[in-house]
Amino acid sequence: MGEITDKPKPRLLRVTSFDVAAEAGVSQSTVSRALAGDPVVSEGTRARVAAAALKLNYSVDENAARLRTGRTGTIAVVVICRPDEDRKDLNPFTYALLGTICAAASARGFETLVSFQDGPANLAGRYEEQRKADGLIVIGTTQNEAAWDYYRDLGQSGMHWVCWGSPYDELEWIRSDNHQGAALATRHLLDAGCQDIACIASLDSLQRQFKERYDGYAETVAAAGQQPWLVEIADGLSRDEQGRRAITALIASGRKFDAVFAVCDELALGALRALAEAGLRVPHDAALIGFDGIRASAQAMPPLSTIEPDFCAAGAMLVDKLLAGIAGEPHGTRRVPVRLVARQSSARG
Amino acid sequence: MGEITDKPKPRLLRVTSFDVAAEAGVSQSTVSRALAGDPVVSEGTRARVAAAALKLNYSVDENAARLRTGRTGTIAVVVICRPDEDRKDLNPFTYALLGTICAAASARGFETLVSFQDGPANLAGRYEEQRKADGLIVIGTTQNEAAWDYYRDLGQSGMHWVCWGSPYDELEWIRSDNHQGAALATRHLLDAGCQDIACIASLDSLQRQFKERYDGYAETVAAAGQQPWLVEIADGLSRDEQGRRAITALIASGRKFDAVFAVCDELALGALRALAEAGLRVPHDAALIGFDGIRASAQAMPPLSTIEPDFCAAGAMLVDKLLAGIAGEPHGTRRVPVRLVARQSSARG
DNA sequence: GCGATTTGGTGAACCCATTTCCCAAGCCCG
DNA sequence: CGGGCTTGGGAAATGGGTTCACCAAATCGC
Repeated sequence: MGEITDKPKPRLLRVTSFDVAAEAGVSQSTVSRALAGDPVVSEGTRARVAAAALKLNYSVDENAARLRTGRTGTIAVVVICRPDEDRKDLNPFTYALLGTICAAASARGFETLVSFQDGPANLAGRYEEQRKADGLIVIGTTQNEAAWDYYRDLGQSGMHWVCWGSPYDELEWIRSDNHQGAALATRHLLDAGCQDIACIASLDSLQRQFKERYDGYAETVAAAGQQPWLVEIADGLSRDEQGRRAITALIASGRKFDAVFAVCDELALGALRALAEAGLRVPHDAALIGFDGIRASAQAMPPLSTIEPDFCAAGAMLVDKLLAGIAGEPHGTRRVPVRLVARQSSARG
Repeated sequence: MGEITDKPKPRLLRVTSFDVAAEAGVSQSTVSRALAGDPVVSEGTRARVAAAALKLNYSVDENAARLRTGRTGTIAVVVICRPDEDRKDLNPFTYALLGTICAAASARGFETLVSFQDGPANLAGRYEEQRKADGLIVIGTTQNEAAWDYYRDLGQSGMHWVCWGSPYDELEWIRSDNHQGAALATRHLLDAGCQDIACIASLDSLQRQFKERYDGYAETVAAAGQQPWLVEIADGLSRDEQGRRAITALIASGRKFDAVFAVCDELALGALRALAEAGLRVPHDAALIGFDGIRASAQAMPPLSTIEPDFCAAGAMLVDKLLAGIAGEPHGTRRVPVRLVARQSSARG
């Protein structure tokens, strides 16, 4: 129990820029500038510093840099999901988007801080994300009007942010080229000889994306001399279940149909099962096409035709728009290009 | 041009703990301790500080705190995916796990820094994540032996990390209770009266999870007096395609079967389609069950029975194990409980 | 009642890269 | 050859919270 508790300098702590400076025979500030690529340092000095840094296995302490500069090199990605929604069970579209956002951010040298939130209210608690991240990307759907109003204020707070889809034009949003995609899908069905195309959708103004897809569909069938036929989805169910019920309602209506355009893949997957259970063969008795290009669409039986947005472009556009906003530059691109993926579910004679 | 250039403090910068201290009439260090919950500060002082902080809309600057303490309050989650793999199109199981990890971390007051990487090699570049995050959770599969060797070294570097699944026992891993789950699935099929149960799997030692599932299956059928029947999957294809080919091979073998246990859901989904295309009705001609509980399994036609790990528990266990490791405490739990989800694909008789 | 502890809190060092501000030396040119 | 510029690099301030060492007042023990 010697009182002589030798404090043997327990920390063989970090190697700092001072160590590198000593090794390279320059001042510490020169190390910083050399590593930052400041053109003021000569090539020779830069090489010496780089060699010293390598030798000492030095890397800048992110935290010190963040403190000094106020920049974090980090983007916060907030996925909005309902409180009752299992984090495991989100719409695969959301996850796919998340993946490409992270990839795009990484490609631009940014880290991504991902969090799942009930709604924007909790964002207030993380307000300090201004210091945790340089900006915010919000994805996932919020069907709550008050929530969207909150978002409107968010921009005022000086925080930079971009969202996926939005009912309000004045926000910084990106979304699929829904009109074009819906037109592609509808024309595809028309080209396959379909005469009576129903559309499973919602006209809820908060579901702007669905509305746009319905409009694209409606215009295209109208141009072909057919009547648009909307089968509106119920509220508050899973997409899958909404799709099933829509088909049930469709069949119950007694009106004859030979094709269905569902405005998202998960609706379509539900529809697919309901059709099968009703004894209708897809595509023989009814062609079917969805929208979103989720992975499961390819694995359905029969494989589901769909309109697939360019996910990589979507992630890149969100990140670029955010970064442009932070840099104070304009960035006009808002529409993610889409393409038709024709599979068996719409392959008619 | 008076030389008395009053420095009007042009920056209305951040409100710092000094401001709060002034407002509350205490020292700056007291503010820090009061907000940190240090028991040495009296209740009255704490209240005054809290009131002042609220009034000034103060929140601690994360970056300064990180620099000082060396702690980041952040967990890095690294998703390993093949270089050619589209970030959009990862196995849904991986995404589900990612979601619950983030949720669990958030519940424990940690942020999650998510990144997608080709393999551990790139982790070296982010070595400094020691300063960007307090620890690392690695998910996603790496079928490369060299990669796993690399992981073995990772722990030596003093970085704390935990992974999902692992071929090596000495690493800090968590995985599903594969043996138990496979036994559940197999018994379920046996209970449904199946006599000839094939198992689509891989015995590759790097795919430890699959091996464990196969073993659970094999023991259970053997105990029931039946011969295990392995249909090994090919290399280098998508799970979906592997499942399809396995069914093709199974049928080509000419041997009669009335049930199939696929060791993961995506294999099962491929199998399901191949069975349908071969004119076999599920479950009438052959029952089918998968493993993993991915969302798409519920949406298949017919809905796919599966063994579902407790995803929330999985996320929580990974986070807790990591945190325990950081704190230097032992943490023995490694197996995520699973449950049988019986759906139509195995509903016989 | 006087030293020994607690209680409540202060001061200042520390974490470490970045970024002015500033000084030399080198170069050009009249 | 001396003033004006450019180039290379050093010294020190900066950012803001955490924590160790210390101290004063208050409470306690006998």
